[in-house]
Amino acid sequence: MNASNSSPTDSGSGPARRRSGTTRDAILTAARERFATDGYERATIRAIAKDANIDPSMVMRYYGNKEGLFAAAVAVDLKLPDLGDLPRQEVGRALVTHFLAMWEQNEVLTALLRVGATNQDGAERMQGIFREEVVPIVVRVCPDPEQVPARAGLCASQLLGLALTRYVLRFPPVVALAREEIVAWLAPTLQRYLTAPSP
Amino acid sequence: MNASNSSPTDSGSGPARRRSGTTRDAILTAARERFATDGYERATIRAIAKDANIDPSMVMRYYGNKEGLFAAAVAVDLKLPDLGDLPRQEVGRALVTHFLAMWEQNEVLTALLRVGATNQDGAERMQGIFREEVVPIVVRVCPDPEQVPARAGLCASQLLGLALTRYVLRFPPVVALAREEIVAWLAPTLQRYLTAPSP
DNA sequence: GACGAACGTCAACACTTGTTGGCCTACAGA
DNA sequence: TCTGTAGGCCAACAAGTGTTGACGTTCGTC
Repeated sequence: MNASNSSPTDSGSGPARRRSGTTRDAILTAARERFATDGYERATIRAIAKDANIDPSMVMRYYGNKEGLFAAAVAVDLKLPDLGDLPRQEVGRALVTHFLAMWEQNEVLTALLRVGATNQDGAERMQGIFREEVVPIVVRVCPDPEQVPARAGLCASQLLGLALTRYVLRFPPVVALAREEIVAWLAPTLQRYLTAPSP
Repeated sequence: MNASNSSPTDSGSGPARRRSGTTRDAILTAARERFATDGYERATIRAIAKDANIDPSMVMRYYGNKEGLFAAAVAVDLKLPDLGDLPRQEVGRALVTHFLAMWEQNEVLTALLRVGATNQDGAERMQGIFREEVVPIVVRVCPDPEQVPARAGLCASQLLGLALTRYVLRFPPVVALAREEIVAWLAPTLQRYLTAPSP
């Protein structure tokens, strides 16, 4: 179905089109918000459409179906910066800092985590991000390739655990922590997972 | 399976009831399984009833409504043992060990985490467990009452992050870790969150 | 044996969901 | 000017949801 193509890349160029990208972006923004707060199932297309002030059928025309909408809403790469030139002992701190900035920048990652908890596709997407963003960093710091997956997994467990308790479950003490406090506490943990000799 | 009359499980009043607890327990078991794998919304009462080989209306009769069923399915206290008599330096290790045993014992906690990610009630229940099980342990180890919530929150972030990546998102490297490896890696982290001077 | 209560089933209700097709409107190019 | 195309809305569909009530069936107790 669909394959209606329309314009593939009209998000930025729209030479003489009608005013279209506006509502497309409105839909995406509303979708991200709903997915982030409600998860996949409870974020209904009707609610998203109402938030974007358009008809539910427009969502279908633009994004095919709900899965397509979700895929478009979370299609974003977090672009971790190149940490290759940092001293090895500072990678842990840089990782936490950037991770926090990413999560507080927009709601895409919260949506992704919330959906990943109940949706297989979401979980696999999360795995993909982990593999393409976290693992490469670990590779640079850890000389033994055999230990890379485990160390990366440990880092992910602490980072995602923080995101879970702070942005999803909203444990008050974790929400109350200042960003610098989080960095101060978590940086040594990650540094150890990255570079300490395997216990 | 007659169980004769000695089943004290039927929650209270009827001393000489009919054989009822059987299906009640079957429903609860099926519900835990479904909630753990599908989350709250996608775990339908019809599917749970089919798993338990009974009619959906029985679920309603026994547990009132879906919320009641969920509450009953996750109504379990994890009974962390008394760690008060342990040396302070070993509390971290004991915490991780027991946490792992709890999660692998049954699916209640996985269900709770999965639901908590998208359901407000589930999230609050998770907070309750955290407050009643984790915080008391931290209180015994940390002398400064003002630091207790933050330290407990940090512990929860690492522990729940491990559960998330291992039992919910199922990151392959984290799933592959042996239990002793997890203990070896996480125990120092928790120990530091518990007793190290605040950074 | 008779009675009543608990166990269990069936069919249906009211509602929400994702999804679809038809219709109207506005603008660009001829 | 006319026309085609895209933007947009409306009403409706089929499927699935939680939930309810009526009806039959079994068993303990009198």
